[in-house]
Amino acid sequence: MKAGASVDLAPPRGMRDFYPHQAGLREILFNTWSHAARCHGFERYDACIVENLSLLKRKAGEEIVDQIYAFRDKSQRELALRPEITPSLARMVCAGWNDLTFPLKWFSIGQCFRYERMSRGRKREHYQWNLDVIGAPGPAPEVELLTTALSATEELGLGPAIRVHISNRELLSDLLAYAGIPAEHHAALFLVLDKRGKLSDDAITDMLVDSGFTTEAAAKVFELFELDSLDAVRRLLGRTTAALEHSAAVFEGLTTYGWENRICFDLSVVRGLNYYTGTVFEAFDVDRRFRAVFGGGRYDHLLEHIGGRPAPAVGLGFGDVVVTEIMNEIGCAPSVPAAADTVVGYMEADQSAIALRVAHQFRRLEERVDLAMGPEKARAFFGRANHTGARYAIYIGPDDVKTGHIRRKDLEQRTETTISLRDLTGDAS
RNA sequence: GUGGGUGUAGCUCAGUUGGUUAGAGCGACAGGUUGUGGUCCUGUAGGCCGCGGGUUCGAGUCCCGUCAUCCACCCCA
Repeated sequence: MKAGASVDLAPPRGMRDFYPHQAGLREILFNTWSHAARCHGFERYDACIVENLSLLKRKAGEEIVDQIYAFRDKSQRELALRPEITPSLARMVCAGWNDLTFPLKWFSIGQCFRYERMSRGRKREHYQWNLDVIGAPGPAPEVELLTTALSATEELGLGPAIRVHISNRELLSDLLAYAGIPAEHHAALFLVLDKRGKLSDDAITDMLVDSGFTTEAAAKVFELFELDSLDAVRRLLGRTTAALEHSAAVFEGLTTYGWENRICFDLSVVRGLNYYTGTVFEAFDVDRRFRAVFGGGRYDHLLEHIGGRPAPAVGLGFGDVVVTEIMNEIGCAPSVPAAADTVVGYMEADQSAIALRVAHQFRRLEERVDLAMGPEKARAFFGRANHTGARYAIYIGPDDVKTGHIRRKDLEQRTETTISLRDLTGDAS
């Protein structure tokens, strides 16, 4: 940088630029998401990125509310960059209720923002694939959502590296009730239990005791986490419950789809958002070296909370940051295609018009063609053509114009094909 | 938020107890017979040594501050 006020060339903290290669990777990821969603019968929707702050504010206790990028516009309206899209979706569904036929299966890919401390896998902005089924009770929505997301991870080459940990908040409530803990304490307990594995069990016991639980009750809570299967839960309870049957049906459906090696029962999954009601799930790399790849759950009361009619709903969010990190880490990142199939260049300015017409013809044949911006020496042209990664190169000199034939070179196989200019452009000149 | 590491060319990094004019590899660009590419050879460009202060005759090097970044905690998506 020369004279003048120096500008910080880095993007703002937590924000990302995408150079062509990175943008290309992102495009492949987005296409994979879209493809998986459409294959499973989801319709695309989109919502505004700037949202009313009041819609996003919920009860305190959720970190997400403290991390909203909020601001006032010039009329003092309180607005925010959306931290997630689910509230906007709920708003759209409530507003459009009479025009919609249920159940809805909708997806979107949108940028979301959160002001927070950064670490690996966490930026202040990311793109998130959202899948939601609204208006369907029962286990089927969970099964469809998860099979859609799993097929996307499979498509990305991540299949065996990912496992979905599935739990159910209602089932956890059943177990806490069995342990003698009154229902009014369950919501607070979820937050504490979510820390298991991050804090020592002793520390969690202290937290529970501080909250008014007896040491015996805390010990009983820990016993619950020894449960590693739905059968173990059933044996402990000595009976079945609605939540237990629901979860069993989710596992059965996913097994029918053939995902039995990609899923596991894990009571420690609770999720940070407090609008989740029943099923909750998070997908992790099997070595647990990264943050969750995707997560979600059932939120049966969100719509009525924002003033709509009650409707059962299940949602899933799948961000671009962690999945990209894992793909880069295990080396299965898809290769970004070259910008062009064919590079067209020419030796002298006299051949520029011919080169332009040749490029035009190939483009009309649906080829992606990069035309030189000026004359180049042969060496420079082929060096550049090779560098672009294009498969074919057409280099036009005065002799080609004279003979009326151009040569199309296959850069990979080092072979040449001769093409008549007349055949190509219908014009011998 | 706590602790630690790292900031030198576009990238990866050297740089001696403080001592002339700041180094390499890769990449970029230009040449190596004015019509043929990845190798090879030569050359060129590219640096406020993160920023600010201090110590010193002298600081990339030592001290303080600050910012950025990474890691581990904390927390969570």
